[in-house]
Amino acid sequence: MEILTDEREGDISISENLDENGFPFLPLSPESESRYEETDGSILAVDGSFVSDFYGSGTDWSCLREGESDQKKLELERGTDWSCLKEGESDRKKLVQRDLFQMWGFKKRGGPSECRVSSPPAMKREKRRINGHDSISDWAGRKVPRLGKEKTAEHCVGARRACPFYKKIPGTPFTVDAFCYGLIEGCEAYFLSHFHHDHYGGLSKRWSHGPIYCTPLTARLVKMCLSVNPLFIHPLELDTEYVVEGIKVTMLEANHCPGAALIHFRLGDGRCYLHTGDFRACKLMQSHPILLSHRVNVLYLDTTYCNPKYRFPSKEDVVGFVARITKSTLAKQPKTLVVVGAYSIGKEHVYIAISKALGVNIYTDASRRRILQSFGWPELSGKICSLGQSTPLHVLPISSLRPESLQQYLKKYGEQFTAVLAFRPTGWSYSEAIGNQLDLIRPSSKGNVKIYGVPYSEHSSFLELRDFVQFLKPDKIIPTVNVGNAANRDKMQSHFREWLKT
DNA sequence: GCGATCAGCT
DNA sequence: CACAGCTGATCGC
Repeated sequence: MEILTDEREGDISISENLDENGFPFLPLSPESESRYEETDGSILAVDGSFVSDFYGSGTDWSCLREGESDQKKLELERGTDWSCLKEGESDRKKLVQRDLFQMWGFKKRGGPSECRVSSPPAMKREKRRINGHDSISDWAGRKVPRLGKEKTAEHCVGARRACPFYKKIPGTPFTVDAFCYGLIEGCEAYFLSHFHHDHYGGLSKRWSHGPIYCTPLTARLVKMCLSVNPLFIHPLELDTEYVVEGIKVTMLEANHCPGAALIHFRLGDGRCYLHTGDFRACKLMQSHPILLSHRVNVLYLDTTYCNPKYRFPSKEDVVGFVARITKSTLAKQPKTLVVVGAYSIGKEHVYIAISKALGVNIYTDASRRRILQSFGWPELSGKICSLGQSTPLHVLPISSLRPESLQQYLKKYGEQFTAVLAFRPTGWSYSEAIGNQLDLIRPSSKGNVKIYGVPYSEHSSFLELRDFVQFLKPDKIIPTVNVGNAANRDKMQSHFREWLKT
């Protein structure tokens, strides 16, 4: 209890109940609903809030990892030249006899010597401090942003903060999607779940903090788009068990964007952790051999839509709907330009389906063509073309799916196209009234531009999350999204308890 | 001039 | 709201 009491000293909170590590405070006030007891150094919770579930893990987390002998550091089953890793190895410390709090970067604030700040620009720091008596500072005087939402942490606003606890895998020298915290003490392998900016943020050609593990497709994108030194990148094939730093690791298809993986860790003592990265749970996952043969003890869960109001159709249904609308629109108005909005990667199956339904190619700009070609998907590569005039199906950045921008875009093609039919595929296109009934979706129209928001989600719906969790029956769930708000955390935790009731 | 970071915005 | 970014300003090299 002492450690946690110390943590509350000073004005260091960055959110009502999370410290700057994204770690929940213990409520200590008398009116607090939670109660805690200390038993042989571990903290046990008596009630059922997020914090209590969180601290009261019921597992002895101390003594997480023995000091390593001089045994081979990397024992991947697949042949790779690891010699590059020797460089800078002296920087990497081994994890020896640490408790859970240390493991997760939760340490007593002892002063600058304990702060792993890689020389933040002093002037910037000063500048940010100027405007705000109400601004919140950490012990070093840096203004630390409020963690209103997970996104803030993912985007590493106020970078060089300590890595949040939920990005570290206890009992291993691993982190997941933690590239924007500089060198993380004790981390000997940095896992990347998928190639979206809010997860790879911090990776650049100057990356030198340690080896990066990801799927082969993600590896290609990291090299191609971010120019990361290939010597740091270690692709792991899906559905193949590797041994990394003595831990068994398997990448599973995440049903998110191309290359996205669930990461399964199997420790020497038999404990299993599953980190979902971002994913859309589906029945197929429940037949994966590794999930059937080894029960997951701790689940790091993508809780983006962990709220019963999020009910959206399957991707297949949405794709079918989009194809139907497209066909009927083109039958009535043959000179229609069909536009699909997309971020860097993801949502490919929406335009692949339209391409199939209409029997047309897919046009997009050179930078996206390069990325899509790198997937190595024959059914996609063969359909991509570099001339807008040659096909009525175009893929544009989702940010340009506004009526004015699309009218401008249409003008470029003169008489060839006279109207635009656009689709904005996102989970946020759900509506409580519409729910699963796609036929109720109405487009927004302005002049000759029609835009459909379609609930094509690459994250699990509430019921998909429930089904997945009830299949896994983990001992413990650590949400990784929407954790910046105490009310959200408690709500999610109460869903988890409901789902896992015996 | 280039790349990285950050506030603000959708 | 915020999926997963983008834009523009600023700073260091």
